Amino acid sequence: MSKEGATQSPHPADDFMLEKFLPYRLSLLSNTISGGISSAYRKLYELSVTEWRVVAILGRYPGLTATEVTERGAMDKVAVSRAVKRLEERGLVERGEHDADRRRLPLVLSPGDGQRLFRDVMPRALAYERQLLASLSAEEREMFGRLVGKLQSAAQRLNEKD
Amino acid sequence: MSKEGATQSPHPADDFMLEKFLPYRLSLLSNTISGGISSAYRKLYELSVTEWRVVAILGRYPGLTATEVTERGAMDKVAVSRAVKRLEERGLVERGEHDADRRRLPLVLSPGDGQRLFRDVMPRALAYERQLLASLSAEEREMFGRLVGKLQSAAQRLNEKD
DNA sequence: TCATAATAGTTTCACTTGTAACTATTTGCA
DNA sequence: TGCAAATAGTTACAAGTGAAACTATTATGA
Repeated sequence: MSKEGATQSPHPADDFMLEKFLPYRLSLLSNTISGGISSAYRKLYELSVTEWRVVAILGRYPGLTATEVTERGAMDKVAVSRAVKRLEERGLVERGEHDADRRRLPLVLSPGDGQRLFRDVMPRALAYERQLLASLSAEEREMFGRLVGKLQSAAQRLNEKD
Repeated sequence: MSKEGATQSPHPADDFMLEKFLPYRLSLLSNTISGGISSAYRKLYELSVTEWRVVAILGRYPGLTATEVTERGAMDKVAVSRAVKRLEERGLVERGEHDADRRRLPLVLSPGDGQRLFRDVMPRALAYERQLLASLSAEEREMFGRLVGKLQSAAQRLNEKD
């Protein structure tokens, strides 16, 4: 593992170490977690991550249009459109009609399968989150949530002026 | 934005809110950050995320084989293979020969363009990270890194026994 | 020593994804 | 009113991705 000795300095080429690079670590963490959760509902229901998110959002906010789902989930417009299409084909989501604007299609989970799916999968996801957070103390959890929020704002600010 | 009033309870249907769901928040944060960084090097060098990671790893650990790069970056074997191929075609990475095992191809950044790319892009990525972390205090930074580590271990443990 | 298993890396194929272009409808304003 | 611009959502195309099959090479052990 130590191919070159301490050729240069006490902390060898320490200016960049991928393992300590925060963006990399966050990506790794996020992928690990998403993988863990999706393996649960993917096996059971054959849902993609986007589909699952749409279900989660519609379960919480019935009647949103596709665009509103997009906004709420910070997802891609096309991705949502496709997810909704597949969910509708499988009878999990239904499209209604908007009174004033015929372009907008309010979406709801279907009373039968859609809502059942929501009520079944959601607890699993929450259980995973709970188990995950069990590795932290209450103060750590609180702190972590706060810091994630701070970083999210900071990242958005950084990306804007670019 | 407030479509339905407080129809149900003081904390309306509070059992699941995507906005507070940690896996979702982390995914959002990671995507925002990755997007910010990649927009920097993508414009300049036309590098994909995987290619950039390979460059970062090889810059830090010259002479790794593709498999070792895969392990170090928690990346897909195929993705690395393709990234290396494109990087080699563009003269950014070179493949050497392994003394004992002709299956293994040690990889290095090319002395000219490859290392120049590394020296040019890396500071930008680090600068982004620095700006991002500037939104936290020193203690918060330390704490955040620690918590990310804890969660990463916890998530791996959770995913294993499954 | 020879056959089988294991490993490094590549290629193929089917599927997913994002960008851009498109249709349908509504809004803004001259 | 009526026409250009904006918006909701879909479609098309190109590029990216992973799983599995494949080649080449090395390790194992009867």
